[in-house]
Amino acid sequence: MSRTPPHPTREQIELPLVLDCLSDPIRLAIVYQLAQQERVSSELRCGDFNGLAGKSNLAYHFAKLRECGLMLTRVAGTNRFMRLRREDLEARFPGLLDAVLRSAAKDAERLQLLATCDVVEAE
Amino acid sequence: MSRTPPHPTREQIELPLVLDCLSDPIRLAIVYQLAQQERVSSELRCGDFNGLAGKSNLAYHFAKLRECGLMLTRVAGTNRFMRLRREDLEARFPGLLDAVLRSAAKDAERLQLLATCDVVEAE
DNA sequence: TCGATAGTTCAATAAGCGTTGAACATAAGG
DNA sequence: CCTTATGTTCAACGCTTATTGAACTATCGA
Repeated sequence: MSRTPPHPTREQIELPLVLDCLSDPIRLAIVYQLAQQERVSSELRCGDFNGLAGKSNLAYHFAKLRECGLMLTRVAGTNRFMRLRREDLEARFPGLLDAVLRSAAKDAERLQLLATCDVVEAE
Repeated sequence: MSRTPPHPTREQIELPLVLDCLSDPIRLAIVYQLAQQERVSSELRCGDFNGLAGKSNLAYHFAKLRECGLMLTRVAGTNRFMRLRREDLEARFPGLLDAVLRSAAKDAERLQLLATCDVVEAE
């Protein structure tokens, strides 16, 4: 549990995998909250998402988001901090992430993006 | 087989469903070719996509694309013509479809978007 | 050293997805 | 009318996915 888990390189990021990752409501909520938090600290701990699902289920979704190249995981003690790979995504798919985030923001209520959110209140 | 199949209204179009639809390589290729064709006729027949998969498999993907609101099916004799719901998508999720299409265009080869395509040659 | 905390990994389950071929429905053309 | 072409529907299959709880690992603090 000590080392940084594997991430794809920028060039290895694939469009279908990214879109599939973003199509899951829980993962979309994670990405959305990471984007919200960027204005403050740019990083969030796993535990900050406990309202979205159980721990092991979250670990599953975190792995998917990491493996498809959407986010980066940094290990620090017993905590793991994660942030969006904005630059890499912008380089590979210009404008895509922002378009998805704006679309999600428009439907924030419908998508329950802020439900049981321990995070955004800190903003 | 005679009547126009059901389509969601503009407001019923949901972001996760759209992203999930676009995450499938075959459906992404269909959408991409529809977008290419827009410069010419804006519509394509089902049969124009026969290079992408078998007929019944295509019918399955067409239904998904229609039900999620990405495209519109018009019945004309034994043919069915389909086109992208550009205006509706732009109203619901501004910039999203274009961002996906530009991203797909960048990876056209990697995604085999033009392989066995009966269509784009007509352009 | 001992316990508490943070998060992952594993096995099991249930549900959904993509693919296929056969059967079917509809319309056009001779 | 009969045949052909276009496309859908159905049942079946194998595969992937999301979810859960239990077991496990690693780190921090007392």
